[in-house]
Amino acid sequence: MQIAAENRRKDIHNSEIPVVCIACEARHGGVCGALTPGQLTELSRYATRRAVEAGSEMIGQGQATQNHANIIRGVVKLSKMMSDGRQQIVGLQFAPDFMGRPFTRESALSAEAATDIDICAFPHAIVERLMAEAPGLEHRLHEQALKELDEAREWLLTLGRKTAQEKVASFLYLIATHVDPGEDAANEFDLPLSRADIADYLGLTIETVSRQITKLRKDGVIRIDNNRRVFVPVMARLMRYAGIDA
Amino acid sequence: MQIAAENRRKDIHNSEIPVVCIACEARHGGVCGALTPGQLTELSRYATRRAVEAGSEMIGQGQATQNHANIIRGVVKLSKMMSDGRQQIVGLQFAPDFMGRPFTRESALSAEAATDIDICAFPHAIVERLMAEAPGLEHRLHEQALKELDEAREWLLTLGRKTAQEKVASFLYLIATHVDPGEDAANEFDLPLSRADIADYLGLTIETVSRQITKLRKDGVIRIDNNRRVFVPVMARLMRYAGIDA
DNA sequence: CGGCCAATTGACGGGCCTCAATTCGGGTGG
DNA sequence: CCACCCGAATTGAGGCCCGTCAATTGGCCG
Repeated sequence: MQIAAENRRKDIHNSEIPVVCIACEARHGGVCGALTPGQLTELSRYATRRAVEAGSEMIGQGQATQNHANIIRGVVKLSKMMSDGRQQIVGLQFAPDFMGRPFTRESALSAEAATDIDICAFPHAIVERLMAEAPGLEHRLHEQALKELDEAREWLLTLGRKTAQEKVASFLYLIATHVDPGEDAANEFDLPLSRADIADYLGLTIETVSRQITKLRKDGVIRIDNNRRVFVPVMARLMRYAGIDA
Repeated sequence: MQIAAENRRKDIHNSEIPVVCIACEARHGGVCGALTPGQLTELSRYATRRAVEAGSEMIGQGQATQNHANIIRGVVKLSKMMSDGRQQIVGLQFAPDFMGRPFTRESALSAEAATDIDICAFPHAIVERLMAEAPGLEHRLHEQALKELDEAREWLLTLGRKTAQEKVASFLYLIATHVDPGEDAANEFDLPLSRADIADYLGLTIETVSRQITKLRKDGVIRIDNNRRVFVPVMARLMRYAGIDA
């Protein structure tokens, strides 16, 4: 809190802040907000911006990770696969989330760009060094881990106990609340995932997802343009379909 | 790592370590291992040991938490409930796990003793103060959060993509690997959960759980005495039934 | 031995999966 | 500008796994 305020002050005469970081949202909601201008400069020296196009795998399951990264734009899906090919998406990450597991160099998950994305990547070593220097950085990462844990547990309830209809409505509600980091829940948004991805996230098949979306349309809960753009006239109604109480 | 080694040395002439803590396992695998003898003394001043019997609710969903606690003995189940009564267990905690969410005073979960348990409870304030003093403490909590996140994600795969048979086998394997903190996977153990709890953990009904257990028995994968004690002749076979590769 | 709750077993129905055909949408080349 | 193509999405028919409801068995304690 105090650190954020300090950064805001510095913005007024921000000659100290690295150029690439000035307009970066990761400095506010993201982990970089825990760093002093000096540390930010140090980090930016080793950081590389990169664009990744939708569908390309960034890290494979069981593969050694090269670096950590901040998501600047877009959505990343984290998934696990069984040896026979069955797949489950176990997490979605939105800007400005931090990607990559602290203290571990091997990923138990695969990470794939769900949409076109921009990331800001940096080597493990620098992150770990900064973590030792700035306790606020570990705190920030700790908080993100707790947030992801909450989301994972919420999703356990969805996968374990909800019907297909409720699952799909829950998914739409989740996207509505996450696409725009500022707002509560957007009434209009683009789906960042294909039907196949949605199915993998919900533990359903493509066909079931499609049928339930059709039903939501026919019930007037949502409207859809071009298979991607979704309108939600009354958010409370979607929530009721999702099994979420007011 | 170094801290653990330091504590081990101190054990040789451990007059500084609080009496209640000397035999406590939380000092090794648990969070107390991150504290110096002095900090441990400080913590123990406010800590209270308590026994809780199986089935009693410790914290309700949406309720304000009074304190944090270490689990000394037994198993605690964390669950979420929907307004219509559907329930899902979203996590199990074994000794010497830390219970209670850092930085938040309100619980989004309910915690219930699955077995008779012993806990060592301490008020929020003291934990937060020690966290500010000892960065190692937050690091320890961070690591536990990451461990729980891994487990939650593993379980998402189980709930989303596995069959009832695989789910039950996965549950038995999970228990086998967690009851005894030291070993890899115990070949013989008591189930800490009732069939109803197992069903709530797996997103199934009691009847389906029962049928699948029966099938595992008939297939010779497990043997059961008194509905609670489980024997696993060949662990690899259980794993195969669980959809886990070698 | 008898009562009580937990667990098992059985019969049946429904929700979601499987397999297959059709439609839609977006991009390309004529 | 339209015809064509190809993958994505939708729609349909049928079957199976697991949920539901009900009856029975088993274990534990008085």
